[in-house]
Amino acid sequence: MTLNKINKNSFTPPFYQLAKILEQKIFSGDFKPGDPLPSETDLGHEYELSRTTVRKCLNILAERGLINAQQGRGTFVTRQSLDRVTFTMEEFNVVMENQGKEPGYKLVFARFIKKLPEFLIKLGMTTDQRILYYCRLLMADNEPIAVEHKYIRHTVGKPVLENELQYKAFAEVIMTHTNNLPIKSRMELTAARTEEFEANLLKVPLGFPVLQLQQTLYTIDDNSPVGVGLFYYRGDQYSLVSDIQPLKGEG
Amino acid sequence: MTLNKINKNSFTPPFYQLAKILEQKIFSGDFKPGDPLPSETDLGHEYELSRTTVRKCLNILAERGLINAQQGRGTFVTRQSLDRVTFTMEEFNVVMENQGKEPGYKLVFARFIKKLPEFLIKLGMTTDQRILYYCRLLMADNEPIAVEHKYIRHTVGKPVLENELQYKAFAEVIMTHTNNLPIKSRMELTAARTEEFEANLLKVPLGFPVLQLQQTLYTIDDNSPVGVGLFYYRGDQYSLVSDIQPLKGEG
DNA sequence: CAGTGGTCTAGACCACAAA
DNA sequence: TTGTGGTCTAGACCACTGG
Repeated sequence: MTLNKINKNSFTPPFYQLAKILEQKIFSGDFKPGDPLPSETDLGHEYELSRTTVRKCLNILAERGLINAQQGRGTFVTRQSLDRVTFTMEEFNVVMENQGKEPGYKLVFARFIKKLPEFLIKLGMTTDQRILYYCRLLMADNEPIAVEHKYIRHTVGKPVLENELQYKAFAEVIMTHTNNLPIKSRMELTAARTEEFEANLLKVPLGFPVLQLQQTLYTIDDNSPVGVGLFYYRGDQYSLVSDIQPLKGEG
Repeated sequence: MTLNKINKNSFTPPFYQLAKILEQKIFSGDFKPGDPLPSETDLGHEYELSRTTVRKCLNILAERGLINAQQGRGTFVTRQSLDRVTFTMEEFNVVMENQGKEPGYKLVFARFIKKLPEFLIKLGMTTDQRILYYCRLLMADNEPIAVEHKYIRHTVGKPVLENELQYKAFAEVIMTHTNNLPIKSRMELTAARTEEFEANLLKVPLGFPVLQLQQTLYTIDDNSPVGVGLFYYRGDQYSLVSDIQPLKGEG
């Protein structure tokens, strides 16, 4: 029996209204974890919507992890879990903008190196080309937030401009100096503590907790990375946040 | 002019084929950052697909951050950025399964408390009800990985079972003891270091770097959390990984 | 086999942006 | 006013699951 009906004259589109109705039925226990939802065709009949619209709505719920569709079997309510979470790390200037702070960039040094640090060799980086190594400090309202170490296989003879290294995104710098747009990326986030070098730049004691982010960039058909970044974020100044909430709007 | 055509007899569906074609044109520079894509109607004509199918394909590229659609204006290639990244934290048992390790759970203690730690008060937790506080140790192949502290507003007079606290997901435990299914969640991830208590349980030195995850769970229409979790993961054993790759398959 | 979700079509109306 | 993306429809065929 349908208690909630779709208002086709509402500003909120039908597929969204239905998503909220179904979400509500899941939260309230009308549909319990493991239960199958009515078939897409049945839902279409029940709420007087086309199957296409029903599917769009189900996609939303599936993306949010509330339901899970299985071809040939049906669509089932997912076992409740708020322990699964996704964090999004925006670019630094976006984060600063959101926090209303003034981003600052300081190039600490830039040099070519021949001998690679151990962790770069493990990542498959080779020294058949010169390696450009530079280090940057990120600040928020002049407070140091993060130290970045970046390594690039420098295959093009272009001059290295301080300004460029200071302000440009990593992928752009790589593009400039290798003529290759990196299209594969691997990021690994973990916890570490400051060595002396980072501690000084970040103005924190030795051994201070930091988020350590390692970025490895590849071009297609290439097992050797074109660029590697190693970033340290002050644990007391930088964190990742994720919110899970019911669908918004008048229901 | 169309060089790539859609093979409607292929096992890979047309919308996916088109997604790969467009992705490739973006990577190769045929479509540059800022450029508008052809309109959905035009793409449909060009590749002999319905607009619905074109849209499904564009949705994929939009989700992956390659393009961005603006109503009334067009669809534009996004400025290239591999610095934006999302990390997914799965439930502990899922992570263990993926790593082929045996998850272990040990209940360290469970007790009712009256005096709340400062950080819980800041989160809006109140003591109008009894607070159930328990601590759990997570292990992988008997190696300690994480320490969890969990606080629940215990509104129902149900008995507290050790087994339940040891194995059940946080949301389930809350469900049992408050009769409320938490549906809002806030997670915050940052870096910290071990205090004495955590160091002993994790078998690491004092001040060892750890990922600190704070989880706050709410029911609807409730500004006071029903449950708060504070988790510490060994930085040397636990990390978050994210991969960004081109679309797969023969294309 | 019947029922399910996955994909596709051709056409329609709307909201919005820009000229 | 024109062209764009956003939404919706009614119908079709397919692949998969399970009896």
